[in-house]
Amino acid sequence: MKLVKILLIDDEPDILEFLEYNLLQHDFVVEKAKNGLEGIEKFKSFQPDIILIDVMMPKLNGIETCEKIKTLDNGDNCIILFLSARNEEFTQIAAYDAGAHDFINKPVKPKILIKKILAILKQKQPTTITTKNEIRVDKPKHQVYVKDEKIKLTKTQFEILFLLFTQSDIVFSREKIIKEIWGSDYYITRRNVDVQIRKIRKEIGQEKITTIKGVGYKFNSQ
Amino acid sequence: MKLVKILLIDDEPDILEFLEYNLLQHDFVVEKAKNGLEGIEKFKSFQPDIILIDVMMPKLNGIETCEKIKTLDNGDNCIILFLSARNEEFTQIAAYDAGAHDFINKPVKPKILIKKILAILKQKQPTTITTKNEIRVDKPKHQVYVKDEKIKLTKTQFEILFLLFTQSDIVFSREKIIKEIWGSDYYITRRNVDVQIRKIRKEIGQEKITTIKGVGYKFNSQ
DNA sequence: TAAGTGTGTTAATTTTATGTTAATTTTTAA
DNA sequence: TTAAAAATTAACATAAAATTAACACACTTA
Repeated sequence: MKLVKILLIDDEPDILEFLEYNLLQHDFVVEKAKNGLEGIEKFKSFQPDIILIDVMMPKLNGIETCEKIKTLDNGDNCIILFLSARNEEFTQIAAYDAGAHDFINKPVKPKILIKKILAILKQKQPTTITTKNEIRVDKPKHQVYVKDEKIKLTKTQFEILFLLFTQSDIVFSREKIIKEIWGSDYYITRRNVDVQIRKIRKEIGQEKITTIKGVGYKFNSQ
Repeated sequence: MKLVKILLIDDEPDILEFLEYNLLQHDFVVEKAKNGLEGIEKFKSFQPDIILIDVMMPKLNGIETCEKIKTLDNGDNCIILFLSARNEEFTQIAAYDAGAHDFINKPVKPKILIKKILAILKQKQPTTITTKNEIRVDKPKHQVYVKDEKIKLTKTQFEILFLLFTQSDIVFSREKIIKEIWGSDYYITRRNVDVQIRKIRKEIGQEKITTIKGVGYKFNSQ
């Protein structure tokens, strides 16, 4: 399972420590930054999946930082959660405009925070059963059906199919697939993906996955 | 643009009306249900993208309803937002466990509600789609539509069309196109561009791209 | 009218990406 | 520890796309 990376941006060291402590309990990979500028730098190198950022900070505030990050490479794939002490409507609207995903009220309750993060991750990758184009995928059981017929896929094959399946019709480059399945720091040949796709196709049927030459693969929703 | 369907479940008719009114202002398709059981039935027939559900309801409460819906076909593709008057930690954790996406505090502030929904939809579908002159280009799907009809383009053709399309009515010289698509250090014949344009035209229609003799090509926004 | 230029179009050629199979390495399970 | 399964790489074949070449045509200009 790919690890989830979380970047914390807050000017109060105590809060950073507190958040880090709670997140580490749940196997998240955590990086900290003590202001917006540092946060942006850390974002570039760390490439987090989620950012927890304080609204109120000296110099670059949370919303400005959020806006900046959204313009960066992969900035749009990253989920940004704001930590705010106040519930001002004004602030919230500005934050949503800047691309915020959600708000977390201070003082942060660890249980709620974790639940919220898990809910978001779950949302990103739907868990239970879905059917598209005669293919049914059951994530918890790790099982794939073609027209109610059980088929066998290995772990990697299942994960690749699941990735393409949950975002059907969207073209995934080999690099993207490798990054999502194996993680960004793992090095394998692009061609490995081809072989896995070939095996998936053999099981679910040739035409379910289309090749866009020079671009990548996509699962056809119909 | 596909319409977004929202199902409202609340036992107070006033709140249903109020929510519906605000959602209709933003082109959402709305259905209402006045209790959990009715909500589950409506879910099956209506297949909403989003559900707004009150936590406190007689008979089947919000969390129970949520749990039930999550087990149904496509239940997991549906985003469930809870409306709650209180901020009890207990309730929130149970709700997240049941598959809730987020909470909205009562009394509901319309602006925040809309922003929240839009933020969620943006998150769900990061697809950037644009339509001009009967042509629709969907970059993540690497797909071009002519009057809702899918057409096939190769990588290079797609990239050239995308370049002209995103800056329509602006004339691109062959040199400029080569520089943008192949890069400045790659050498190919100018005439290659002509052949690619010819193939694009064949697919999307002759008149969508105009030749300015001696200058270059442009995509017509109308 | 004839030469010159720029583009449309088709066909021929070259290049490239992918399909596919087999061989090798790694992981898993017994 | 060993056997089986899976993952990964390597190698070769092939279809598709990119590229070039060639010719046709329209339009200018002298």
